[in-house]
Amino acid sequence: MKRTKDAPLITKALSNEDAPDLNIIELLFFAYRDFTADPDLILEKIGFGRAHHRVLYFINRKPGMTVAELLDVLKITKQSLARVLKQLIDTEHVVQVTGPRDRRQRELYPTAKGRELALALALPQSGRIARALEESGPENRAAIEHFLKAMVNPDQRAQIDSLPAAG
Amino acid sequence: MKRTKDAPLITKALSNEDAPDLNIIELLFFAYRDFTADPDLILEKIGFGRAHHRVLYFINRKPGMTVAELLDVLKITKQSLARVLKQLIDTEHVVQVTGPRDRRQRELYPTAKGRELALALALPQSGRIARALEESGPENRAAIEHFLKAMVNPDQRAQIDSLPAAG
DNA sequence: AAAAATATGTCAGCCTTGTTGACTTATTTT
DNA sequence: AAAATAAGTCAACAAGGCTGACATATTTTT
Repeated sequence: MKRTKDAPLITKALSNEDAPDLNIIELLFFAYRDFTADPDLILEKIGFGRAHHRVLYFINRKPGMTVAELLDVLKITKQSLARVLKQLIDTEHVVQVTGPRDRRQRELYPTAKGRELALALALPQSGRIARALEESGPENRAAIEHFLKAMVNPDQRAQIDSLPAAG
Repeated sequence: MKRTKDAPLITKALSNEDAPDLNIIELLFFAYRDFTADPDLILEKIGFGRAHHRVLYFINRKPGMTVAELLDVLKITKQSLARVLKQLIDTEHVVQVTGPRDRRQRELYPTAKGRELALALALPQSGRIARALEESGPENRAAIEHFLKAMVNPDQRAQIDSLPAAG
């Protein structure tokens, strides 16, 4: 079988129509990997992990959230949440308040200490986003937000809208 | 201290200049959560996890990658990789070839079976991306790719460029 | 008023996937 | 010949998911 010397034996692995969008797939992987690496450095120093970050983030984002609401946002089990939530309460980053209407519920609030930590964790991420927007053209912010939101399951976009001051 | 009746006691939690970009922070969280949920369903059926997915993804993306290169992309330890790579080799999704120039190296290649699985895992993610691009305006693709790439640590963007047929 | 449903908490144990540290083997470089 | 490098392996540990079972307080339904 005759082949030109430079023709590769195996073709360039899916470069046409039915090929998956590998470009954005891997960009999401790399972007998310580095995006989470910043706060991880801070968390490590105080013996917390990513799970603590997510819990604190949303309690800070929507103070007064109940346990059930938080579980719904995070999509983890009650037992998984309990482990990290207990630590956040013990370290006084978060407090619980018995629900005013339904006394079975526990409303979750960040303390001043909790808000400070949430801010410290958000800052490097926010800085990375700001630099990336700068590089890619700030006029594209709306399109980027729109794209990211469209990546979320339709039935869960309401969750995003329910957060205060969010688009 | 005099306050207008309607002014909230606690302000709308950082809505000005020095406030972190909570909008995009949480959009990334939700988008990535749902983006990874699709392949997880497929992986579960065959007893694989996300770690297998990532390894197979990159071996398929750049056939002939050495173990060291893969470790560098994934940013995990040799021991973590070994566990899942061994399974991928045992199940004949991946084969190893002794490096032609340096016989200490092991080049990694997907088998037909491996390529099929990689494709099956990429399709739902690709479909989600296509729908999201459609919704947010396909003309914004370049800007979105640019943004995501700008979110990656500068010293690691070369890694992305080294993948075949990628921007 | 009693029964059922709901919100939360907790105990126990399992799995995946990351980690460190120590050490081996084959091969290449010095 | 010695040192460095690429890869593999054993052992132990930790974080953070999971399931199942069950307890308690409170609210809703009957």
